[in-house]
Amino acid sequence: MNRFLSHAANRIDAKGRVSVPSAFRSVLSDGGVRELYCFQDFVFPAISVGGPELLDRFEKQMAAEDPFSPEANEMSLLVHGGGVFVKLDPEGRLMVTDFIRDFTGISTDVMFVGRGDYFQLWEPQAFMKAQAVAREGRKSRGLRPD
Amino acid sequence: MNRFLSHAANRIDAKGRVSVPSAFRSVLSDGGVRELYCFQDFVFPAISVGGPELLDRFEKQMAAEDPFSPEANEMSLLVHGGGVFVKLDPEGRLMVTDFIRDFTGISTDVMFVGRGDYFQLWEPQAFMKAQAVAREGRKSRGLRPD
DNA sequence: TGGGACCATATGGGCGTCAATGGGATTGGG
DNA sequence: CCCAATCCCATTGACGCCCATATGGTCCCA
Repeated sequence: MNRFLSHAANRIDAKGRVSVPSAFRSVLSDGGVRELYCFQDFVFPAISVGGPELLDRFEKQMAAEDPFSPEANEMSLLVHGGGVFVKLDPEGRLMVTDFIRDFTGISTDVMFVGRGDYFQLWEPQAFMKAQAVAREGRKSRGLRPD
Repeated sequence: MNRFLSHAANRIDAKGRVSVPSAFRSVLSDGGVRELYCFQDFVFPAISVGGPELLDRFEKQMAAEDPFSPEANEMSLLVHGGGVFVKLDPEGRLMVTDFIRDFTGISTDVMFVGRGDYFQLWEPQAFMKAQAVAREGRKSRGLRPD
């Protein structure tokens, strides 16, 4: 398992720290990643987190659009200018800063959500709701495992 | 027999574990599967369970779309973030987590339902009812067993 | 054909390990 | 000099692994 999959909720302690789930930590260490890059998601109230190579992914996405379009301009502002670096402590915890809290609504618990080659931080209730909405949309469009 | 067929109900023990029916376990071991991928069904209040190849199937659907489209983003949220991995213990039991209980309504017993190349976890009463409804629907449309 | 031994599955519980969490100590920067 | 971020260590509680028991069905043999 070398990708970020599934989801898990952990509690923030009195110092504002939260444990990254063990499964996600092993993906990171397999990739030799110790410093994480975070920025705001474009559509959801969530913070996206990954190694520095995560920048490449979104630069590709920007390259796919007209580089001078307002959308690409906005993305660059968010990705290049809006990101922050986060370090893990020896136990694999990260600090939940106001940057994270304000954008996501997180207060006491954090939902870690795998997205394949990166993961996200959500307010748990917000994640559940967004997922339910997405599932409803899929139901009407007929997504099946077969 | 290399597919998941028929149905069977088992009880959850005091630790929240339930035995996967022997017939399903042999299908799994024939495929060399020990870690299972689970996700919420898009139509019924049931959890679908299968090997990791179920995930591959979803990802093929995603690959067919524009990887940066809102639809692909939504689908990644469901497939990457919404799925859960569960392990079987040496006796072939799995933990019935809140993820499973909340979505299905399962409390004390689990109905295992074969669906061909995967199987599902249902609250027993809900399964009986859904089956009856499906049967009625076909009858009223004048369909014959085929 | 009936009884009994045998076998496989389902179920119950003890125990060790590891991840998640909490709190004290230390260090470095403002 | 103080505050806060970081490190280190202790606790606990969940989960995985092991072995024991129950239960029901099948097969064999009298």
